[in-house]
Amino acid sequence: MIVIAKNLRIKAARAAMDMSQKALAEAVGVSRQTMNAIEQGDYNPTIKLCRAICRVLGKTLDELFWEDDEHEE
Amino acid sequence: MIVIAKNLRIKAARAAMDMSQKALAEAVGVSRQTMNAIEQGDYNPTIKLCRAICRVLGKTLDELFWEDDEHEE
DNA sequence: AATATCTGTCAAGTATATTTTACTTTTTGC
DNA sequence: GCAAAAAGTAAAATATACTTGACAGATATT
Repeated sequence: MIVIAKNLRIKAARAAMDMSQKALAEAVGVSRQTMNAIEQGDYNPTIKLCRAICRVLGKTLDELFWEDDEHEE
Repeated sequence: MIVIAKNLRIKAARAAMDMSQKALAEAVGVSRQTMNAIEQGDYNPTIKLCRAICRVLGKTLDELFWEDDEHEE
């Protein structure tokens, strides 16, 4: 099951721009399921994908991906 | 060949702590070759690995991994 | 110059991120 | 309440991150 921690910061930033998971996924060049899995904390994206998400949402890596899921494994 | 861009910031932070690639790799729980490849820009690490590197080197994601290699592909 | 450590690189294998298809459940607007 | 869009989830296939082992060139240090 590999729980990491939900990324509510992405969800919030997405809501602030009125974007659906699908819209964000397309803007970022990834499947909708992948975006969903990332928000759900189901697996770790690559830094390249994280950067793309940050760019679209107008946030930095620290704002979206720094230490909220440190109880990994 | 997939060139992304060397990550000289990791190299510098590592030098500042007088750590070899091997030492950093071990501290971070990854192979020496993987650390080398990341510094060489040979592939994109996962965000989990990036966080581990940041923790060991006392830097944030933005400091080490934000936009230096945006000419990807 | 000799030895040791550090770095760059390659090939073959393993682990896991990501895709695609598809189905169910929630949310939202009318 | 109904319909449509949005969100959560799963299995099988593919792409790629990461490992292991091994070797060569570079950089000390003596």
